[in-house]
Amino acid sequence: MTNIRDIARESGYSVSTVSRVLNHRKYVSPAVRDHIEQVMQQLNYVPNAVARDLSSGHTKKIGVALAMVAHPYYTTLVKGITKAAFEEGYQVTLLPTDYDAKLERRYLEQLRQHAFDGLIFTSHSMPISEIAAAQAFGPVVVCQDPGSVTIPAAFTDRQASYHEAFAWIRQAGYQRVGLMLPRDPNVSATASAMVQAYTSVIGAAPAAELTWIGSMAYADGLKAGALFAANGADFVFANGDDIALGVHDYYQQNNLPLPGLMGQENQVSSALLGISTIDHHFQAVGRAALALATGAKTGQIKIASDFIARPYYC
Amino acid sequence: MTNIRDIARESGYSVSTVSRVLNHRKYVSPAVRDHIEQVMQQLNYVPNAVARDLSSGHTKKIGVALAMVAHPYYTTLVKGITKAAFEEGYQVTLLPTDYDAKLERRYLEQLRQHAFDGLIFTSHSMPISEIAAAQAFGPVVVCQDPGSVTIPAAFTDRQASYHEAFAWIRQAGYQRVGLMLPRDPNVSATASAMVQAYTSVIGAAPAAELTWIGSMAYADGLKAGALFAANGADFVFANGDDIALGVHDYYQQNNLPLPGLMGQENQVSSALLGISTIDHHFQAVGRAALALATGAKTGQIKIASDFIARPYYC
DNA sequence: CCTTGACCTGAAACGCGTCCCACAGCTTAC
DNA sequence: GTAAGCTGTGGGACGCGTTTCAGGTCAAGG
Repeated sequence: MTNIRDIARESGYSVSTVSRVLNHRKYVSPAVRDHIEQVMQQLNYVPNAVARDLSSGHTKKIGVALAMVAHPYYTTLVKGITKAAFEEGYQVTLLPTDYDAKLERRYLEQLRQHAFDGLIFTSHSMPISEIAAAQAFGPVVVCQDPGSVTIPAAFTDRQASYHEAFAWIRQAGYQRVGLMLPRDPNVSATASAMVQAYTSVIGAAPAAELTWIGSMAYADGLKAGALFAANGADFVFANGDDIALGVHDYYQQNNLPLPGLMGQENQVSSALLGISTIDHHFQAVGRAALALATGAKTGQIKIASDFIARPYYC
Repeated sequence: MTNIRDIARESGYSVSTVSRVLNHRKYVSPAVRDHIEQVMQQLNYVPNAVARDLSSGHTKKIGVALAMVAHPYYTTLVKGITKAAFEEGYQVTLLPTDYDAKLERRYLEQLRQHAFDGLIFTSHSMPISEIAAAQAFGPVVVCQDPGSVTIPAAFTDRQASYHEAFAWIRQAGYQRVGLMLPRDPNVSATASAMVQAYTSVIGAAPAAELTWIGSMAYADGLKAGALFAANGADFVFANGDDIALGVHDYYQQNNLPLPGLMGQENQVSSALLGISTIDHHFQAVGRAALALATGAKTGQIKIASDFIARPYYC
């Protein structure tokens, strides 16, 4: 491998001058520049990226910790992060966690070792306080509401849109509203926001027999459909459009009269079913997270969700 | 930032000894090891990852060039790559290309600069010959059949399963078989493999009015449904389960008698519709691609697709 | 008693750019 | 005329580990 010193020696100029040519800086006479460039070409020289990183003190890489690599929620987030990163000259390194706190800590340690310029947790199993403490190692960003903990965060503000959604459901006259939650509301901020909005708008806590916990994908909707049908739900508010589609398909496959439906995430499926949904703008969350990770922005960035009302025809 | 020399000075030992402690190597007396470890703790020392990379000559990072970050095909591939990378101690850096050859070249250049230890093209817009030439810069892997070009490649061997699929269709007695192709068969290996198998098994080239080109997602199936319905298709073989679902939904939404259906990629949707599909094992392709990129394996790795026959009830 | 070799430790080169500082030559300004 | 300032170049320290090689100690084998 030929290096910058080889070029210096071969061209008869100093390393500093070669470096100036390399970085297109002033204070190099055109003749010298040409000559050095020629030598670089001849010797087939390319600067070493790692040496540059070491010398310049940054890697222009952002680590993104992901519980699941291929889940639509994460991929949308990653898409936003990656696009923004590209525009800012950063690259994204995928760090699979599989919800394992041990791995999360390992990545934090890597941040400390300057393997990345910043670290984004799209989800986290470690206590948030511990993550906050790790800010001493470098920029750490979470993608959930950190509550009172002081840490850069980018997340969706779901309150307003959930309220709108339930107000819509109420106004439409539905009486037995089924709820599909991703995880236990004691653990998941998303789930608890849904329950809160329900309680606040409907005026009572959701009934247990109309609440399904642990829905991630289409198949869960299909399973939950049985529960809702058995308990006489006249409406189902799912935590994802594809999940709502699953519910829809359960009723349809069993030739049951369809309940009202509402999804989330504004995917194709809701548009096609013609059901209302909520766009959480995950891509925008990703972009915001990146801006926080690079230090372009600071503090907490809330992205407002949008309730998208659609007439239900099916 | 405290570095290895600080530890050496502070502990009263040499840099070499500290390095030995750091890397858990032999030939350090327990007492010295303890002492140095204590000093490291006191000074809050962590080795610099970039310096290590520079010194050791590798980054343990594999670049993955992606045309689309959030598309199911790519995310499945990335999942396989990422899992395998994790097991081998490598990390994955996402490189968005958006089908832009200029960007692809830029990533190749970064490989040359030793920014990654290897580069995987999940798709490519550059001519394959040019990519093959770039092997001089380091391990480059493609995820498509490279034909006669000599380059490490991991891809699915679709021939056998496509033949099985068409044989199944034929045996079932379908007469007017619609075909949905991702891209023009003159450009896309996938599309041309489908057409070839069709022609070979059915005994004639697919009819133009029963061929849809350019299907990527559910919505395309929905659109294509109109074409097939208008032209009296009694079967549709789509290039994706979700796409097949789109076709299904078109017919259903228009209260038309459903045609036979077959998808690809073995997603939930085909299982739920109960239609046959083909599993291309993209995750396995990803794993294989990683093994090629790290140099653990060489040559070309074909992953056989599996035809999964299911009775069609709907 | 001498050789062999495992065990400890250190000096210094190496991987490779970047950047600050110094200095020479030349021009513009007062 | 001379101080001030810009241009063009070079020297060398710096960022930070890893690794080779040399040298010394000490115990086992012959």
